[in-house]
Amino acid sequence: MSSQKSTADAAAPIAASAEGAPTAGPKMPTRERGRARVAALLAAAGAVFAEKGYDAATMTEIAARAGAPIGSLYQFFPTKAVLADALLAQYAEALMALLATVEARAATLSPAELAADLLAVLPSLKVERAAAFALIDARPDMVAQQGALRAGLRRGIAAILRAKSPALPPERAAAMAVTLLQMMKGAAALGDEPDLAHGREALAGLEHAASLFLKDALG
Amino acid sequence: MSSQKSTADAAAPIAASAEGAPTAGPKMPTRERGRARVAALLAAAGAVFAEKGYDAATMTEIAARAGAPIGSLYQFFPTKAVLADALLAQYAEALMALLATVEARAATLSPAELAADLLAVLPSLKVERAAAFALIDARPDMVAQQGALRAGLRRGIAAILRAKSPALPPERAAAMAVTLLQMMKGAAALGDEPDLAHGREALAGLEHAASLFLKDALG
Amino acid sequence: MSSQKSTADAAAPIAASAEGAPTAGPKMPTRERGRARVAALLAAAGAVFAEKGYDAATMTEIAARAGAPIGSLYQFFPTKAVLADALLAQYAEALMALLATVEARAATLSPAELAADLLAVLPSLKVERAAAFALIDARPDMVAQQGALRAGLRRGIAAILRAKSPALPPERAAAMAVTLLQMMKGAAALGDEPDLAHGREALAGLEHAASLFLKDALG
Amino acid sequence: MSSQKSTADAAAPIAASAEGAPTAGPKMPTRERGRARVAALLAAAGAVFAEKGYDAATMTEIAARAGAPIGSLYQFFPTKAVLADALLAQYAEALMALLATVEARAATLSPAELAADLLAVLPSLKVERAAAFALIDARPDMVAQQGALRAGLRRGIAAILRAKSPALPPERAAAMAVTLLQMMKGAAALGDEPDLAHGREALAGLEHAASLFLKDALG
DNA sequence: GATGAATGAGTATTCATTCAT
DNA sequence: CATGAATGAATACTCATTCAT
Repeated sequence: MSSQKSTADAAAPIAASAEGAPTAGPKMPTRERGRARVAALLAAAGAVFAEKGYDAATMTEIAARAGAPIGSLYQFFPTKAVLADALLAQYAEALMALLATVEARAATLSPAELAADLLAVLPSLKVERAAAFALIDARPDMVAQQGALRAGLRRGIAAILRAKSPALPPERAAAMAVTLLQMMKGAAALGDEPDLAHGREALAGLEHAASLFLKDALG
Repeated sequence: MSSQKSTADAAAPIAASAEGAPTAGPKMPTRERGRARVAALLAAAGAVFAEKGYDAATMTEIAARAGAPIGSLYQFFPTKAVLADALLAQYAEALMALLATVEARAATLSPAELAADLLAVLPSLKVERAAAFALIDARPDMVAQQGALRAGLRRGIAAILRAKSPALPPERAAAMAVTLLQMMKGAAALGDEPDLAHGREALAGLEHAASLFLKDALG
Repeated sequence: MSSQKSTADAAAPIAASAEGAPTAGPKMPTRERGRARVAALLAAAGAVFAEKGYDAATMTEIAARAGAPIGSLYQFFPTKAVLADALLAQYAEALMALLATVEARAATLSPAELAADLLAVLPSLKVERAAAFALIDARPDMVAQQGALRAGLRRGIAAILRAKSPALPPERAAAMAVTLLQMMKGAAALGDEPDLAHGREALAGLEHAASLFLKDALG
Repeated sequence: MSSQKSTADAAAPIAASAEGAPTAGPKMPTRERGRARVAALLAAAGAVFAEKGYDAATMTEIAARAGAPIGSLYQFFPTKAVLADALLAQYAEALMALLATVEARAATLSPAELAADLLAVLPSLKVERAAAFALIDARPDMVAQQGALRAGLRRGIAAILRAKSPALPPERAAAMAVTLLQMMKGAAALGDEPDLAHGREALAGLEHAASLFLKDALG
C-alpha cells in the first residue's frame, strides 16, 4: 500500500503545489525534483499503459503526460521494458503490503470477515491493477514477472490462512490460496464494472462462496 | 499451424458440412475456397494474436501463416481491427454454443454436476481464449465487444440456471450468473497454468465452492 | 568493372529517361523500376557514404537522394549494414574485374607497362573507393569484409605476376603482391588529390619504383 | 589506458618537465593538474576514437575512461570536434618530432638506411594513427586538417632529403617527398596487419623500392 | 478478382551540450 | 570553478494499408 499510495500522493500534489505554491522559483531543487519526477513518470506510465496497453503506449506520451521531456524519462527508465517492470514491481509491493495488513488481523477475524477482507484486496488498487494487467498480457517476456507476482500473492494468502488457523497443513493452505486468489480476481473484475447490473449481489455471492469455502476448511 | 486447426475445425466445418462438398476437383468452387481461406486466416490470426499480442502481431505474418497472400487477407478483413473483431465474434459464438449444450442437459444435472460442467466451459477453448484476451487487453476500443461478450455469457448462464430451476426469479438468476462467470474465469485461469503446484486441488476447491453456491440457491 | 559501371549507368540514365522519355505514364513497369531503384539506391548510398562517412550518413538522406521513399530503401536493404555490405561487394567485384583485364594482357606487357597498368587500377574507381573506405574505416565489424577484399586483390595481383612470369614461385608472387598493393593504394591516394603540387611527378616516381621492383624480380 | 600512455608521454612530459614539478603534495597546483587532466582526456579520446570511430565514440565514455566528469571534458574541449582537432594536432606534432630526429641524422645515413628510417616513422605511432584515421575518415570537415598534416609531413620529408643531399633542387625534393610519403603509408598499413602472410617480405620489398628510388635520385 | 511491391507516418532510443547547484 | 542531471533534436527501422499489374 505504502509505495503505491506514495506514488499517487507524490504525483498529484506536486502538480498542485507547483501551480499554487508560494515559491516563485520556476524550478524545484534538483534532488527533490528528481524524486517527484520519477513518481510523476510512473504515475503517467501507469495511466497510459492502462488506457492503451503496453504496445500502443508511447514513451513520448508518457513523458508528455508527466510533464517531463523525453530525455528525462530515459534518464530514469532506460527502456520501455524497464519502465514496465518498475510499474509492475510497484504494484506487487503495494499488493503485498495490503496482504500483510490482512495477515496482521487475520487471527481476530471470522471466516466471513476474512473472506470479505481478502476479496477487498484486489479491487482496492483499481488503476494500478489495470496497468499491471495491460503489461502482463502484452509482454510475453513478462510472464516471469507475472508468475513471481502470482506466487507472491499465493504465499501471502497462505500465510494469512495459517495466521488464522495455525493447525492448517502448509500444503492445504497453499492449495486453498490458489483457489482464493481466483475468487479475489473475480471480485476485482466485478469492481472494474461499476455499472454492472447485479454487481452488488454478485460480489456478495462471491463473498458468500468464499466464506463457505473458508468455514469448511478452517472449521 | 497445428494449434490453429482446432479453431478452424470448430468454426469452419459446421458451415462446410452444412452445405456438403460434392466437388472433389482440385479447384473448389469459389465460395467454398473463400470459406476455407477465411477459416485459415482466422485460425492464423488467432494463433499469432495469442502468441504475440494484438500490436506485435503483423498482418503480414498472419497472412503468411495462413499460406495466403497479404492482399487476400485484406480482401476479407479490410482492417486489422476488423480481423480482431471477427476473431472475437467467432470466439463468442463458440462459447455460446458450448453454453447451449450445457443448457440442454441442465435439467438432468445435480448442482455438483452443473457446477463441474460450467467450470469446464472456458478452459475448453484455451487457444481461442488466449487470442481473445490478447485482443481485449490490447485494444481499449474493443471494450465494447468485450462487454457484449460478457453480457452474452451471463445471459447464457442465467438461461442454464432457469433451465435447471424454472422457479428461479430472473433477477436472481442474472445475479447468480455474474458470480458464476467469475468462478468460471477462475477455472480457466487455472487451466492456463498446467504445471501449477496445487492446481488440481484448487480447481476442485472452486468446483466445491460453486457447487455449494448452486445448492444453496437452487435448493 | 561491369557491375560498378552498370550501377552508374543504370542510375544516371534512368533519371534522365524518366524526365525526357516519350512515355507519358507516370511510372515505369514495376520490375524494371525495381532494378533501377536498387541501382539508384546503391549509387546514392555510395555518394552519401563517401561524403559523410558511414555513421553520419542517414538512411533518410540516401533514400531522398535516390528519389525513393524510405520504405523502398528498406525493402531492398533491410539494414544500413546490409546496404554497406552490398556497396562494398559491388566495389570488390568491380576491382576484381579490372584486375582480370590486366591479367589477360599481362604476358604482353613490359615491366614498366605492367607497373603503370597496376597503379592505374585503384585510381580508376575514385568515387566507389571513397565510399568503400568510408565504410571500412567506420565499421569495426566490417573489418572481415575488408580483409576479404584485400585478400582478393592480393590474389588477383599475384595471378597477374604469374601470368607475366610463369616461373615465379607462388610464394614470391604472393609477397610481391602485398608490396604492390601498397603502392597501388599510394597511387590511388595521389589520384584523390588532383590539385596536389607535384602529383604528376610523384605518380611517375611511384610507377618508376614499381617498375624497378618488377624488373628486379621478374627479370 | 596503457596504450594511450605513449601518447600522453609523448605530448605532456615535454611541457611538464620543462616547468619542473616541485610540489609533491597530494594536490598538485591547478595548472599541473589541468595539464594532467588534459593529457588523460586526450589519451582517452584517442583510445575511444580508435576503437569505435568518431561518431560512435561518445563524449560520456571518453570522460569516463579518463576518470573525469563530463563537465570537465567540456571545460577543456568545448566541442567534440575541438577534441578531435586537438587529437589530430597532437598526432601531427608527434609525427613532426619523429621526422625531425630523422632529419638530424639524415646526412650520415646511406640511402638504404634513410629509406628504412623513413618507412619506420608512421608504423611507430600505431595507436595514434588509428585514432587519427578514424577522425579523418569520419569527418568531411576535417579534410582541411588532414591536408595540413600531409603538407607538414611532405615538408618534413623534403627537408630530410635536402639535409641528405643539399644540392637537390627544392622542387625535386618536394616531388620526391610526395612519392615517399605514399610508401611510408604503405609501410604503416603493413604494420597494422601483424599476422599478414608475407608481411615481412612485403615490407622489405617496400624498403627496397624506396632505397632504389632514393639512390636513383640522390646519387 | 488476386497479388505482393511500394509507401510514409510513427516509435524507441541516443547523445552532444548546457547550466543549476 | 567543478559537477553531472536535464534536455530534445535526430535516426534507424516497422508495418498497416494501397493499388498497379
